[in-house]
This record gives sequence, C-alpha cells and structure tokens, in this order.
Amino acid sequence: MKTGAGLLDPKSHSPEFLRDIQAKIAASVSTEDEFGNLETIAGSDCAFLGDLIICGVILLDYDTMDVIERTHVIRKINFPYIPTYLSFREGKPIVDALSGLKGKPDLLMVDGCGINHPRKAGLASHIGVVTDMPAIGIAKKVLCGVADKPETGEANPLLFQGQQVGWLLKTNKRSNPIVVAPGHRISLNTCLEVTRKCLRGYKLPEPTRLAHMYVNEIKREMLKDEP
DNA sequence: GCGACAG
DNA sequence: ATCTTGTCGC
Repeated sequence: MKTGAGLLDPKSHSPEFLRDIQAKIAASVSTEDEFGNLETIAGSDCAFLGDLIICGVILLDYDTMDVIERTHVIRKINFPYIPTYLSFREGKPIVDALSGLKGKPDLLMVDGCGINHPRKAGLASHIGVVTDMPAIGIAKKVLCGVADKPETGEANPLLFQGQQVGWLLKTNKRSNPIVVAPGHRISLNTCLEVTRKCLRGYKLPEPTRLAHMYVNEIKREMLKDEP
C-alpha cells in the first residue's frame, strides 16, 4: 500500500472513523515472508516529555547488531493514549523518523503490537502497511490473547479467538516473557526466528532495546538544558 | 454493568 | 509511558 498520511493522522478522532482506518490496515496486512536477505534491521521507540513525543530509529547490522546510524524526531503530541489506538499517537512520528535514515532497513522492529491486536492493526502492522515495509511487533505486555507461561528460552503460541497471533517468549531467566508478533510481510515462525537472532542476553532484542536507550538519552539531554 | 487494556 | 533509590535475588 502507498503511504497515505491520513492513515496515520486521522482528520476525525471518532472511534468509528479510526476503526475504519484500522479495518483498511488489517485488510492489507500480510503474514507471508516477503523480503530477501536481511542485512540490516531497524528498531524504533518513543519517549515523552510534557506535550512532546520523542521518536528514535536505529539502523543495525543484522549479523553483528552493530549500530550503523541513528536519527530522531521531536513532535507535539497530537493524540491521547488509548489502548488499541496507539498507532494514531506514535505512528506518524516514527514514520517521519524512519525517513531520516540514510540507509533503507530490510526490516523494522517496533515497540508495540503487530497482528496481536483486537482488530489486527497494532502499531507494527500499521507502520508496516503504510510504509510497505516488513515489520515485527515487540510488546512487553499482552494486549489480547492468551498463552501458557514459557520456560526460559522457550516460546509458546499466543492465541486470540482461536487463532495464533504471536508468541510469548521468555528471553532470559530473570525477565518476564515478551510478546513477539508479525507486523507485516513476515510469518509467525520467521518473526520469532528473527527476534531470537537479535537477542544479546537482555529481555528485549537489540533493535528495540537500543532504540529505547537512544530516546531516553535524548530526553535526558533536553532536561539538562531546559529544566 | 464490570473489568481489562500495547505505550 | 511517567514519577524515582535502594534493594532482593540469581
């Protein structure tokens, strides 16, 4: 699908209008592996400061997880946090930050849900469809669905309405499991495989973990200058 | 009606 | 997400 700005910054905030947009996103989502060799992978995350949202994107080498470049964007928050409507709050800023990268990532890892969403339109799916980019959603809490508690290193299927929509993955002994799900142009099995290859002993995979550290680093810098 | 509910 | 130090446990 072609980039449609209206899909990320809706003219109306009415639930009916927003759900209509999500229905279009869901209809365009693909859970087939549609990408070639992964040489680079990007990670995104956001931090908040007053009425500002700080969105950062980091480009990494897929094999080594070395940082290639980072870029960010700071915007006025123009949508409240409403569960299941996160895309309208963080989507546009993240896409804008993505466009600031010099290199083009082969896949994007987003902090949030993918198809593991009541209407199959989580942040990773929404961004994936709008940018036509392969995407994976990494969440720290379950928005919808159920799964058995996985043992360390293991992953159990996350089921919602009789369908698997992702995985509950326990990345290490001390951390609670994380939720891994396809965002767009990637399958259930592959999103889990890719996520595991991005782990380096921490709770979160490197793309998302480093993006989180990056935006908080920017925030600390802002607080230092304008207390 | 009540509770749950990504970041 | 955000407000915040130390502290229990592997």
